[in-house]
Amino acid sequence: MLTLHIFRQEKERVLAGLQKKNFKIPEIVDEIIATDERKRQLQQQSETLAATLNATSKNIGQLMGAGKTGEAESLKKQVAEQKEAAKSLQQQLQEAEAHLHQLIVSVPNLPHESVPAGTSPEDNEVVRQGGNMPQLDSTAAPHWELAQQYQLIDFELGNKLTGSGFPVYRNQGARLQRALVQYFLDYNTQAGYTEYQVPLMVNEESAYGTGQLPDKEGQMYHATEDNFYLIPTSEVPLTNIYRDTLLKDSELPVKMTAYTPCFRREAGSYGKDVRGLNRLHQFDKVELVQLTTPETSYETLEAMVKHVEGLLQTLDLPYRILRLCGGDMSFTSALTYDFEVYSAAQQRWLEVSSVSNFEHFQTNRMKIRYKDSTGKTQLLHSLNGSSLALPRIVACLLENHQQADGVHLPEALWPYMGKIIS
RNA sequence: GGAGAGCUGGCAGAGUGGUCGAUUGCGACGGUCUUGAAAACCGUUGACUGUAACAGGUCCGGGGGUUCGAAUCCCUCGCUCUCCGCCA
Repeated sequence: MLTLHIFRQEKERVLAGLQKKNFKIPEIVDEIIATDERKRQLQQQSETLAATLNATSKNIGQLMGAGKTGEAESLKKQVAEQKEAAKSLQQQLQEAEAHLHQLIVSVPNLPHESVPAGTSPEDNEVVRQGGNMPQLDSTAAPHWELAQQYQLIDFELGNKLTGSGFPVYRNQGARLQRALVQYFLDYNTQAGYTEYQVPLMVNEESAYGTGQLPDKEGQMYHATEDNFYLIPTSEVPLTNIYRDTLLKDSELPVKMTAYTPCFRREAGSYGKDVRGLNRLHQFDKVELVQLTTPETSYETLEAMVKHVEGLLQTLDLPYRILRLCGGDMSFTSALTYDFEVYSAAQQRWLEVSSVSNFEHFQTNRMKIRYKDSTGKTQLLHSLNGSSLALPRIVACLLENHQQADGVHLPEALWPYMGKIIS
């Protein structure tokens, strides 16, 4: 959620940004400014009246204390009339506030100046490419066949236990999951991230804080009895750790990492997108979250990109980094880099990480603030990124590193897993 | 799941209808004293909103109610603690 300040002070920038993001209803900006104007007027009237009432009530108290009951009684009658007006004003004010809030949460974040214009994934900008493309012969198998051949993953069994998109990993398959999680967490904590274990269900307030509610309600599993949501990413609990907190300069930057399963309903997906490990309802992910000062957030974003890139390099996978165009970016992001790895056997790029700067879009809603060196309270910037989502990494490891005698794992995984799956 | 007790400023802890946004202690910050430190003494010390700056408004777990007036009374939800039950 953007700050009102921006609408009032930088209307032109807001309009330009919304256009780049292909936001359909720019009139909303004028409506926000007008509603805010009205809200302020009501607030002023309401508070002036409240001040009078407060003073009168205090007066009554004093008169009662002094034993002047008659005078107190006549004041009471006077106040009773004003109360009606106060109530009505307050109600109007509340309505205006609610309306304003509803308008403002429907406006997406503004894109950073470096975000390319565009409407679809084709308009994303390839920043750079790395790793070596594997030379596979025509008999190369997709990961779902390899998973069956080496008995790593049982999709059918998952269907029996739960439904599609909930695979069962076993033997070397289960071991590989554990190895990857451990390796990723070690890599992150060595870079100064603090490791967390967080709840896999969150309440409404947390889901709202990171922006899953109200927009993406249908994408989360909902435990209605207790009104909890299964997390679609550990970004939700991690970022909410600092909801409603005021940080000191010395506590910054906050760097957190966590492994959790992620749960997504993925309503509307079908076809080759959901084949094998490409898209699941439950999958494992190691996440990074940072909170920084506004001045350093873009440096931090670049550092996070380097960090994730380094991880991909140690896995010896061909990858590319994209800067998402305005139309392909998420509602909450100001600048997003997507990481894709190339699946040789499927001959397609698969997204394995998304690293974003949200600026103050999330922290404004969650009231995550700090005191700067001059003692002034300011909103922090929040950033996050995956490092990494497991299923597609597993898919690409299997496909790209397959050889006649088995799957040869990258050296980084040897301490956790051994050298070969056969 | 059942019964009871609680939730107040960074922390501890008073306050049970009216000059209470809140006594006091600790902590923190500044000062006096000291070569420096400690001790002692003096002072400062919540957030949000609003203003050019004052003023004003809101906040005593969340929400609602009673009242001219609520930290204080009532309802409701959440959380913590104690006991019972169940349990990895």
